[in-house]
Amino acid sequence: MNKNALFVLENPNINEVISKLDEAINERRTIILIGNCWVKYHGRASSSLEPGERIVLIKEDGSVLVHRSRGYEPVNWQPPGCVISAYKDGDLLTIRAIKKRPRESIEIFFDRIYLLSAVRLSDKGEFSLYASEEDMQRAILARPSLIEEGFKPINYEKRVEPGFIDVYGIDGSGRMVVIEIKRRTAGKDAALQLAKYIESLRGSVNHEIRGILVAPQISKEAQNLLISLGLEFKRLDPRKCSEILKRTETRRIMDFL
Amino acid sequence: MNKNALFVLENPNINEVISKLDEAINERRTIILIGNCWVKYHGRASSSLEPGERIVLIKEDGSVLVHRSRGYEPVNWQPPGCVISAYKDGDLLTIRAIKKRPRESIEIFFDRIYLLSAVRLSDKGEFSLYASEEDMQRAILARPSLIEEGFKPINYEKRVEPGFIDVYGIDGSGRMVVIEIKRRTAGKDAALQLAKYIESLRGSVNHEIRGILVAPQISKEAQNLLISLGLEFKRLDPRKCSEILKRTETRRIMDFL
DNA sequence: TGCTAAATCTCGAAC
DNA sequence: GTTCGAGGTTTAGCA
Repeated sequence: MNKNALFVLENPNINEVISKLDEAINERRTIILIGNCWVKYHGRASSSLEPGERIVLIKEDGSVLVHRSRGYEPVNWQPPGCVISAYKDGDLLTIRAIKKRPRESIEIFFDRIYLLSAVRLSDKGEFSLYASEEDMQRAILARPSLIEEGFKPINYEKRVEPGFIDVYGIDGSGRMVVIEIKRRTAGKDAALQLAKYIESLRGSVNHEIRGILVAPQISKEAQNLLISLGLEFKRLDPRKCSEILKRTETRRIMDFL
Repeated sequence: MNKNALFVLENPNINEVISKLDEAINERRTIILIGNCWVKYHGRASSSLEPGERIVLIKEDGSVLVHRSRGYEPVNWQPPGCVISAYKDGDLLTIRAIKKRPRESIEIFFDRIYLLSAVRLSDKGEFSLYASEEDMQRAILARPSLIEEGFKPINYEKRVEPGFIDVYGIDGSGRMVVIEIKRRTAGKDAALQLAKYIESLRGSVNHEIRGILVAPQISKEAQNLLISLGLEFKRLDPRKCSEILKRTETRRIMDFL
């Protein structure tokens, strides 16, 4: 980080804040504000937040987050792509973030500011996620026996009318198999989703179709629903899939060398 | 805010950070860290984030957020209820947040710290959301003619097998009416949801049942689906509902006085 | 652009 | 505790 990349003002007066905040917004820096504020939002819904001490984050891309002292979620926010403006209104600092499409606006009013900080963050680090549903799909394609011996995948992410089939193929007896993957406990929605795909396929395919719901677990209700729909469940752990992929990739690298 | 409620350290050395961070964690303050860090996460999934400059928030309730310079969502996080610890490991600051049930952990490694701030936020302000789906439901119950003249609600949030019916009642001709509310453009899922409820009721009710999908808009596909299912659509603006509720409440207060 | 489904979804309520 | 559905969901992928 360069020198001058971080700027901090403790217990500033409002004029200092306005001047520095304006500069930071124009330079598209990431801004942190701590102070006593209240918030109004209008857009997809409307909301109002009474006064209290909070942390406000304004990011380079024009997103805004108002965080309370508890909870994962911001109490108010604005998605990326906003036009941000800050101005003085009497003794108040007002911050406005406006977005079109959908049209929505947030207004934050500060009567006391304890901290203003602006910083230019340099961040090229890559983020990788493992053991996702996509990993499960790739593991099944790489090792179809995870479903059952004799299973042969034909295609994946196939478009049918209600949506996309995760994986489909044929079993050892030549019957068509449709697979729906969930990376967590499968609920009724998952069973219904699978049923919809099969229902849609029965219109165009003349053969018998098996439907298999693949997940680490299944809820009791979903289990019953699955049985009554004539569908099957196959337990599969996402972490196991992740490991299989790692081994598969290692083997490919070793084959290559 | 009391004096001493805000603590700020600019470009601190790691020993200062450790000492103050530990204190702030023990006192359950809200903590902001800016610096160069990398992150590992294991739990419901796994992830790794390469080094870069980010903002880390640690809240009173033991939630942790790692924010990059862009985007609404934190790149890594930990939900409320974590045990937080911070310690020195060579020249690195390591922060660990561990949660049981589900078991998950996040580790953040800092090699440079530009800012450490700890604050005790006093925040009793109430948050109110308007023009929500709940508002639409309450408005329909308060003024059933929003659906059509002669409509009489009987119950709401009624449990039937597939889920909860938003509102049901009878129309001017005594026919049963089932209402599904959406606060935004209704898609195919909404139409199917309504169909499921009616299907389920046909098993136990012997009368004719009308199904009405209530929303500010409907997608073309959902419109076609609705027609083919013999169901109806009624346009209703959530903002109008919100205003009706405001007026109804005002009248109630005036009646009371 | 619009739609479809996943997400370390989060959050809250009901059973 | 589990399950289920809503959310200003957000985000990514694809027609």
